[in-house]
Formats: sequence, structure tokens, C-alpha cells
Amino acid sequence: DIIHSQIQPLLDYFQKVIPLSNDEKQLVTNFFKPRLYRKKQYVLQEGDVCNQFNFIVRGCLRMYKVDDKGNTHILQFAAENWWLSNIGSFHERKPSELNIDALEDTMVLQISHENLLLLYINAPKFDRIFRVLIENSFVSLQKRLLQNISSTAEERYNSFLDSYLHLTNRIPQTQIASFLGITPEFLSRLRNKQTKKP
Amino acid sequence: DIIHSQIQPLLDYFQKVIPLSNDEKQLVTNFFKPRLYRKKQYVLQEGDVCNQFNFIVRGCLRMYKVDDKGNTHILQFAAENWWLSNIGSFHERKPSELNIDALEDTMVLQISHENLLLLYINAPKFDRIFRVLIENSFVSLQKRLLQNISSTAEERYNSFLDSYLHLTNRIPQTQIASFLGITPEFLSRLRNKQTKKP
DNA sequence: ACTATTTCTTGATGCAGTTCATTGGAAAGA
DNA sequence: TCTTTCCAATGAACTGCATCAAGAAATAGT
Repeated sequence: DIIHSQIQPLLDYFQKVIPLSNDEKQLVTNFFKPRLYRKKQYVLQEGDVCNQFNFIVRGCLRMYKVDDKGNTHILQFAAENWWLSNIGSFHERKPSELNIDALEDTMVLQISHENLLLLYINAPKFDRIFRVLIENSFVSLQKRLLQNISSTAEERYNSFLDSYLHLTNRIPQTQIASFLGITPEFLSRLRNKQTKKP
Repeated sequence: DIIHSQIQPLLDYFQKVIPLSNDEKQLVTNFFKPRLYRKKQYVLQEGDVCNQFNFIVRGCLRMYKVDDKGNTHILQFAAENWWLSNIGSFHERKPSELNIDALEDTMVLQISHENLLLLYINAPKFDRIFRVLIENSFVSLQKRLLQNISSTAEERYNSFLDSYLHLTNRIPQTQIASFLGITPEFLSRLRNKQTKKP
């Protein structure tokens, strides 16, 4: 049926980390709820506590901070088969300084904080699965930080193209600039330079 | 005895996350081995696989990358009661691109990859403990990345002083500059400016 | 199809931060 | 104690990137 077809990508994802029993699959099916967000709709708004852990089935989200001057700085994009939540706010149950919204119409599977704790209690295997999951996120975040303290904007842009090629045509450049930590104007000049040179 | 007094800070640390049974304490005592590194000694060298997960009892370590131009970029300092390992290399069992060495004589408690897996099997509670531990690391790493894409060097330096005040007198400025992603010269100018102004 | 909004490009100018070179001082080693 | 190595400070020239402004092109809404 419809619900089962929607949950399948998530079951596949877990399966790749550690195989699940039928009981565990059932728990996932019970606890994760599908939800559709329309383009530009907020998934999490600054000031609210992040109460959902999101797995993206289709579409694309971004998480960002708006600074004192009103500039937005994008911490993360997330498309199909990625996770996105404000982990700090989610676990410490305190108001988020970050926003999450949809760059396209986006279907997510989400589990509430309460139900994630229940999931951990009912199936400790998920302690391990989510540990592995966040270890991977940690490693890619660390790579990105390293890039940021050691490379020029041009190098960062090229390595963004390497990692996120499938996203470059879906995301406006102004968003990419904000992810790279440069202005849209300067990104435009970089692109201009690259089409001329090689 | 000596071993028990050395392991105590680690037991205290775990205890604050989730209380341990005596059996679990015993496992920790069996699996974690104390080791002393002298100032400038490598804990992990580029090209080797990271095989130890390190908890610092006393002293200070740094993890860094040396880029193509020979510049070093510091990803992390770790002093008393912090963890430091190349998590990517440790879990994926592949050669490290990062180095770890000692800024002072440093006593660590370390568990090998093999024994950590055994620990997880013998006491699944540690799946959860290490999940929480890495969630916290993830959150602080994300804060730092946000700082880096949204703030000036001066703002980053000030927030470094806020977070690591206890380290500023232990660490040479050239190391701090490399952590902030600026040159030692420019950091010197920033400090000069700040002593004059307020 | 038309309008409004958003996104991309390009130029001129300014500043934050780098690079290179030099000096003085402090710590570490013998 | 003397030497060597490391570290901090500072000047001058340079560059990567931001800012402001304005126009062109593409997208979305009706």
C-alpha cells in the first residue's frame, strides 16, 4: 500500500547499515510518519525546539542561520536519502538558532523526539545505527571545516561541484554562495572565470 | 592502586552520561590502557590507520592537516577530559590524512578499534554513550563551522578566547592562528589592536 | 501572455587578511 | 653558560573577496 511504499527508502537505508528483523522494520513503520513540505515552507523555525528527526525521501531542504546583519549562512543542504535536523536543539530540548526550509516540494519521513527515545528503548540496535549515521555526518562536517580554513573560495567551489554535482542544477547560485561563505557576486565571477579558462 | 587512579577520570566521565554498573566499570578498566606521549611526539601520523580512540587525562593534543604548500591547519585541540581521534580513519580502517601530536607531555587512556567493538558487544550501553558523545562533538563542530562562514577573524578570535580561555596560555599563538584559519602575523595585529583599544 | 519577483552578471571601489622580509626576545638543549 | 631554535612583533606591498549600484535574464504567479 501507499504507506509501505513511502517507508521503503528508509528501510533500505537502515538495512545498508545493519540488517533489521521484521519486528524492527515494524517499529520503523510505526514510528516514522511521512510529511510533505511545500517549496519555501519552514520545517523548523528559529526559536522553536526541533522536535523531529527528518529523513528526506524526495526533494531538498536547507538548514541555515540568519545573522545580525540579516545575511543567511547555509550549514547544510539535504536531498534524497539524507538526514536533516538541528541535532543540538533536538537533543537538548532548547530553542533553535537555525532554520530549516524546503528548496523544493519535499517529502520527508520524520520521527518525534519522544518516539525516537522509545525506538532506542525497544530496539537498542538503533543506538548503534544512529551512532554510525552521526559518525558519518561528523566526518563530512570535519572535511568541510578543513576546506574552509585551508582553501580559497575557488577551491571550495570546485570541491562543492565534486561532492554535490547532482544538486548544482537544482539549487540557485545564491544558495550555493551562501553555503560556500561568499557573496553571490563573487561566485558569479568565479564561474565566469572558469568557463573562459579551461 | 595506580591503574585505578588513572582510570578514574574516564569512569567519572562516563558516569556523567549514563551511570555504569560494576561490570561495565570493569570492562572499561580492562579495555582502556594508559599511555604517555612526550611533547611533540606523534599520536597518529599521516598515512597510518587510526587504531586508538583517545581520552585525555592530562596534557594537550592537536589534530591537524598539512596541505600541499606545507601549511598546517589545526582541526582540533584537546585537553583534559576531551576525546581525540581521527574518527573517519578509525571506523573506515583507512589511512589518515591527518596528524595528531602532543603540545605538552600528555597522558591518555586509549582503546583499540578491536576492543571498542568488543566493548560495544559486551555492553551495548556504550553504543548509546558513544552516540551521545559524538552528538555533542557534532554540535560543537557545527557551531565552529558556522562561525567560520559567518564571522571575521577578530570575531572568531574573541569567541575562541571565550571557549578556550584555559588553553590560551598553554598554546603558542602560531597554533591558535592555525586553528582560526589566519596567519600568525595577522593574529599578532589583532592582539595588538585589542590591547590598545579597550 | 504579462507582470512581478527573483536570480545572474558586470563594473568600480575599498578593506580584511596575506606574503615576504626583518628584528628582538624567550625558551630549549648541550 | 653559550648556542640554537622557536616565537612574537611590525612594516610595506599585494590580493581575495566584499560592498554598492545598476541592468539583464530567467522564473513564478495570475
